[in-house]
This record gives sequence, C-alpha cells and structure tokens, in this order.
Amino acid sequence: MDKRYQHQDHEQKIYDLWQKNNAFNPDSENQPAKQPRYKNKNAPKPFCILLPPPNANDPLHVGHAMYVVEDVLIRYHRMLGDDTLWLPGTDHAGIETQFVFEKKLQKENKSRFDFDRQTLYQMIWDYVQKNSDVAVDQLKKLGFSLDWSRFKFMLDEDIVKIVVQTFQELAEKNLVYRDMKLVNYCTHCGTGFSELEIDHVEKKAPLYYIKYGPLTLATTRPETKFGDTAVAVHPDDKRYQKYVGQEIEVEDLMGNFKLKVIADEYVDPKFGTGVVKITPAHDFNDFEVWQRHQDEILNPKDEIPGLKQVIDYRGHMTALAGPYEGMYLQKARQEVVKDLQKKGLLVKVDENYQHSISTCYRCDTIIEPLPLPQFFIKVKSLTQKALQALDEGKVKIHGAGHDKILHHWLKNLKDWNISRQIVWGIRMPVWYSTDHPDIHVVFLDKNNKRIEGALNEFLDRYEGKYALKDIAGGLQELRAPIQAQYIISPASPGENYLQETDTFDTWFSSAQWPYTTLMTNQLNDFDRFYPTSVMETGYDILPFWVMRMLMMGLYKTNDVPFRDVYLHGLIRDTKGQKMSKSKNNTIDPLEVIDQYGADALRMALVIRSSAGLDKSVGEGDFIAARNLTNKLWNAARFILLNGAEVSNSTKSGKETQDKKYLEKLESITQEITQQLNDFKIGLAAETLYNEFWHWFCDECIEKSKTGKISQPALVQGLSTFLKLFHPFMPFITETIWQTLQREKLIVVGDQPLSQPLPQSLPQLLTASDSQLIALSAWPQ
RNA sequence: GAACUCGUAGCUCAGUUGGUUAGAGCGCUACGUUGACAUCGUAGAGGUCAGUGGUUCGAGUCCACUCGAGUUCACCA
Repeated sequence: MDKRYQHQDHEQKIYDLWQKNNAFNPDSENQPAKQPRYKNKNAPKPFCILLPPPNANDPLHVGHAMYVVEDVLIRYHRMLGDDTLWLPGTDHAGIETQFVFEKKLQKENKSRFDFDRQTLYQMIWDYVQKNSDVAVDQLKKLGFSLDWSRFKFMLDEDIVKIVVQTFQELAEKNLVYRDMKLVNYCTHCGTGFSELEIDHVEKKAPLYYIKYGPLTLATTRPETKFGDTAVAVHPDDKRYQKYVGQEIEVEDLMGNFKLKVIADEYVDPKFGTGVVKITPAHDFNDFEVWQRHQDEILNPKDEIPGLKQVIDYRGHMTALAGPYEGMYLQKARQEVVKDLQKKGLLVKVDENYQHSISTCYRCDTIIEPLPLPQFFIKVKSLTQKALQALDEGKVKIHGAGHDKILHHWLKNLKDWNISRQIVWGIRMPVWYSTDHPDIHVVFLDKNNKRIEGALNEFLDRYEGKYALKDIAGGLQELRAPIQAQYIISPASPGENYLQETDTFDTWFSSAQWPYTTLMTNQLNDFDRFYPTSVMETGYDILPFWVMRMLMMGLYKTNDVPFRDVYLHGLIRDTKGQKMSKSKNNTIDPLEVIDQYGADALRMALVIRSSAGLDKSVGEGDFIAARNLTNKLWNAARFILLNGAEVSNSTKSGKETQDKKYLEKLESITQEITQQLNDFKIGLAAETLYNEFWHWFCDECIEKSKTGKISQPALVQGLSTFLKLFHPFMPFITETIWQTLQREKLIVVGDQPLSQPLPQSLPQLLTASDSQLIALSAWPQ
C-alpha cells in the first residue's frame, strides 16, 4: 500500500467494478437484500429517491454535487438491506435550453425566426443529445450509485404521453380553462411566464405628470397612454368628486378624445395627484380595475371591448399608437415625452422616483404585462389536497422553516398559467378549428419566406394560395382569439384543425416526474416504489417544483409523491457570498475531484451541513476532507501491516479489555444510524469524523500498540468505520475493503461483524465474484 | 408592508427531545519526524453562546421584546 491515498488510481476502477456487478440495480442478485445475512428477514422495505433531473444540456456545477446527500441516504438504505432504487434522468429545461440554443444560433447569424417549429425542435433535440452525456459522466465521477438502466429523459415518448394525458384529464374534470389575461411577457425570449419566474429590481424611473383635460395625473409609462380606456380616482377624494361618472375631453398628441372618469378604491389619493390613467392591456392593476368597471367604459367597437393593446409581443408600438407605430417602446417613451412637452401637456417630471420593475429571470429584459389567451390550471382543489397532506404529516419537510414557506405558497397560489410560447417543450394537445376566421398565424412558405397574418387570408378555401397542411408544416406560431373553438386531444381531431403552437411550462412536466418515471420503467416499479421515500433538492425550487409535484402527485395518484422532503442549502464561497460566474468565485466539481478526489468533495460538502441552511465551502474544506481520506487510508495500512503477526498472538482472553472498546464502537454505530434516520446528514458526517479520528485513531490505535486493544478488535473497528463511512466516501472505503479482502483480513458481507471476529483471521474464506460488492451491509 | 432564517472561538460553521467542564475545520503558540499517517502527533491560547427580561432544579437550546444580518413574498400610477 502506498504511504498516501492516491484517489486517481482507484476511483475509476471502483466505479467500473460497481457497474460490472450491477450493484445499483435493485433487481440485481448482488443487492445486499439478497445476501444470506438478510435471508431470514421479512420482505425488504422499498426505499426510492428520484434524482432531481438536471438540465440535459448543462454541465454540472457544484450545486448538483449536493446530490451527495441522496447518495448517502441511498447507500445507507441499500446497506440496510432495503429494496433500494435511485433513479436518474434529465430534464429538457424548456426556456433555459432554448435560450442557450438561440444564443448559439445568433453566433451563426441566424435566429429562431428562420425555422419552422418542427425543424427548430429537431435542431435543439440533436444539440441536447450531443451534450447530455456530459452530465451523466459527471454524476458517475461523483460516485453516485444511480441505477443507469432506468435512466429517463423528460421528452421520452412514454413520459410525454402521460403528461399529455394528465392535461386531458384535468380538462375533463374542468380544472383547465383558457382565458385572456395579462401575462408576464418577455419580448426578448418571446414567451410569457408565471409570476414565479419573474425577478424584481429596484430602479429609478422618471415620474411624468401629464395633463388629461382638466386633470393632471402621474405615470412612469406615458407611451401606454394610447391604450387608456378610463381615468380613475378614489371614490372619497373630494377634489375629483364632480368628475366621477363624467367624460372628460382630453387634448392629446393624436387629436382630442374622450375618457370616462371612474371611481375605484384601488387609487391611492396620496400618490401623485390622486388620478390614475387606466390602461388595462399593459398593467395588472389597471386590468383588474377595468374588469370591475367594464360596463361603464364599454367600447363595443373593440374585439375585446376596451382592451387596447398598444405594445406588441416584440416590444414595438402597435397601430393604435399612430405615428409611433413600430417604434421600440423605450424609444416611443422618449418621443412621446418630447412631443407632450412641445404641446405643453407635460406639467412636471419627478426624476428621483424609485420603484421596482419586473425583469426576465433568464435574460433581464423588462417584463411587459401583455394580454394573451393562455391555458390555466385551477389550483384551488390541488393546493387544498396538498395542504391536507402536509397537515396530516403524510409529507414531512426537513429544512429550516421551509415547511411554513410551503404552507404560505399553497395558501396564496394563483391559477397556474401553463402556456409557454416556445418550441422546446411538450406541445399542447389543443386543436383549433380553422373554421374560425381570425386565427393569427406565422409560418414559412416553401421558399422559407416568413408570412404573417390572418389564417383565412392565406387558405385556399378562402381563395388564398396555401393549403392548410402547408401552413401547418411551416408553422412558427399561432394565436387563436379567445373565442376560438378548440378540442383537447393527443391526436388531430380532423382535417380542419391546427394544433396550438404553445408548449407546456417546463414545470408542468417536471411536476409529474415521480409517477411518469416509475410508470414507464419496469412493469411493477410504480407499485413497488411509489410513493417514493425522499425528495432531496435545493430550497430555491420549493415553489416551482416540490409544491407542484405534491399537487400533481396527489391529483393523479391520490397519494403523496414522496414521504420526506430534504432541502439542502445553497453552496456559497468562503465569504458567504453566492457563487456566480460574474464574481468568479464558482467551484468546478470536476477540478476538485481531480485534485482532491470525489470522496473529499463529497465529505466537504456534506459535513456540518444542515437542512435548509446555506453552506460556505472553500479550498480549506477540501484539503481537510482529503486529509481525512488519507487518515483512513493510513489507519487501514497500519492494521494491515500488523495484521499477520498480531493475529496469531491474540488467541487468549483479551475480551475483557476489548469490552469497553467494543461497546463504544457499537454506541457510535447506533448514534450514526439514528442521525441518518433523522436526516441529520451533516451531523452524522461530523460525528463520524470526530469519532474516527480522535477516538479510533488517536486513542485506540495507540492503545493497540501497547497491546491494550487486541488486533481482532481493531480489525473489527476498522471494518465498522469503513461501513459507516461508506455512504459518505464510497471510493476509498471500497478500495480499502477490497484490499482487506485480498489480504484475507475481512470476510464478506454476510459475516456478523458486530461480534468480535474469529481469531484465526488468515484462514477465513475470500469472496466469490458475485459477492465482490462486499461493502454493502450496515453494521448492526 | 408581511413571512421566514440566522447571530456560538480570529474566519467558516456544527451543537440531536433543555442535562456535567460549549465542539470541529482552517488559522495561531510551543514542542515533537518513536515504525500507520507531517495530508501527522502532543500540549496550549482563544467564547458574557448579539442584548434584555421570563419559564425551569437546570437555558446556547424554550418564550417575549430589542438590536444586527440575510432570504423570500406583496405593493408601488
């Protein structure tokens, strides 16, 4: 044995050995549950974790390395003899991936508008396939004991089928509806988002005081004035009482027009002048006010009366903005302000006004509230079931107060907008009848020319020059008006239908990950492993993912998708700062593995970590953990070097002096076991570290040198610690274990290691090949 | 505005249902290369457990308030 532990020499070989022995497949004959020591036990209990599927297209970062918590639990339960499955997979990560792909297109001087949606989808598919092996390799480098034979991808046909089916069921139960609401829309990414995906940034923005006939009002968005449908004041505001219910004549940039003055509690009389312009197509609050007062401000000429959209989905002014049509809205704002000033309609400007604006979490573009027909899921019945499951303790949340946060989310959740205007995802099984004349389409013709407009202008049956199938083939996007007739069906319901171009929110499919993966693998996996045992993930996606899995799981299976939720914290740098590329303080897990070994990385991340709390990690932590591997190595080395010569001389009664030592060994085992059962992973690692180093090495090995502890007892101590350490540091423990076996110091798995080993160590049998995965039984 | 979390050694953090002298890593001081390990060992310095009050035989741990740090949600014409 080397004087130092050289992780480079062992890790790959050990992982290959595990794979060769099919060690991570619960159906394999090598499972601990199938070893003789478990023969007389009851049927093994199932223990299942689903790997939170990483983005198929991304290399791993140090956050993913926190999956080590899962491997600890999985290996622990496998060693206990449970029927253990850790199921791997990857996610298509809709917007993230399309965003990255579009950046790549940009470098090639292309954009998403150059391709029809099928072609674009195929291109992204190929691109993702090319990159997806990277993540898998990295998970293996970390030593994760995932059952690769059950690997799943979110867009696998069988998974998509279930996701689509679920949507159809929801619709049949009247839990899906299509509605024209304002959505948070990113004009750069070209899609709407749910409110969870929006960032808020504090920003200084000029507040413009503008003359509206006899009134003056304050706004930060003068360019939206062409979408005004009313002016509002507070009902109790004496200053404006006489105007309420009246129409006022407003002088404007495009001639005079009339606006109704309405009264609504929403208006804060103390803000600005106490007068607000109501622009329902571009402001969430205005939209609500407008809905409340629709009867008063009706304008029957509009398609949707009163909802005047002046900004389009690319961020440009629409025809309603007259001379400003086509301008990007920032530019339009400048021009409008300039022109208002010229006309003497600008009263004053407050340059120091501060407010928060919504930005796209993906590309930082300012989010525009825009009216768009979208599909929504009614969440009330789903959240109620989830709350009930939480209250009844069917699901336990481990992690500093996050159970309360989940409660809060579930109580306040709004209906879930699941439509996304992107290509990379599961296309919604919604079919619009083309008999409705007003479907807006964008498509590429046979010469790849981009054509946009109302469908009936193009169709041959209305004397246009395209067949429907040509339009469908070259389709980029479609916008059916809110009144459009539609049918929900996995396949086309007939010739005259066009399929919705929107895809599902990524989280709509990931919310179904627990049952889709288990339903589409081995036949009985669902019965065998659902509900899964533990969901382990970062607290940052609690509302996005964990909450929705709970909702969807309860809906679809009438049972919780998991019994325990362990939330790990974020990894921070040594100063406690968040890691980010811009701060240049990120840690590449692969570099750490190269330098210190996977075991050291795993231990450093997990030791003294606490559920739900962030953890700061740096070079020093990796060195310390690497030193621990070396300590373990050398303890083993010492025992091996002394093995043969001491073992012959330990025939006579050393039992009494070993007694206390063995008791302590057992109490350590119990302590660690208890801590792991209680999900105190970080504490278990710390206890293990201290007991091994400061008790076993510093005290016991020293005592053994003077014969105060017998060699067999010491060997037993080593084997116990190897087993206890194994879930945390699988490579080095397995390496040592294999060495001890070769040296015939330790018997394989089913030997009762909790009792002192037989004295004649060298005579013991070695393992057969099928028992090579010997480090598999937890000490008892 | 609201909720949640945190405040323990110079730094980063553990501390399990309240229970002896409050722990680890890194750093620091002194000594030590005796046959597992210098990626080491021995010894040591360093803490009013943010503050105040309360419950208790007993509080770092439970309760109330105060101060400080952070996260999230809501609102913002």
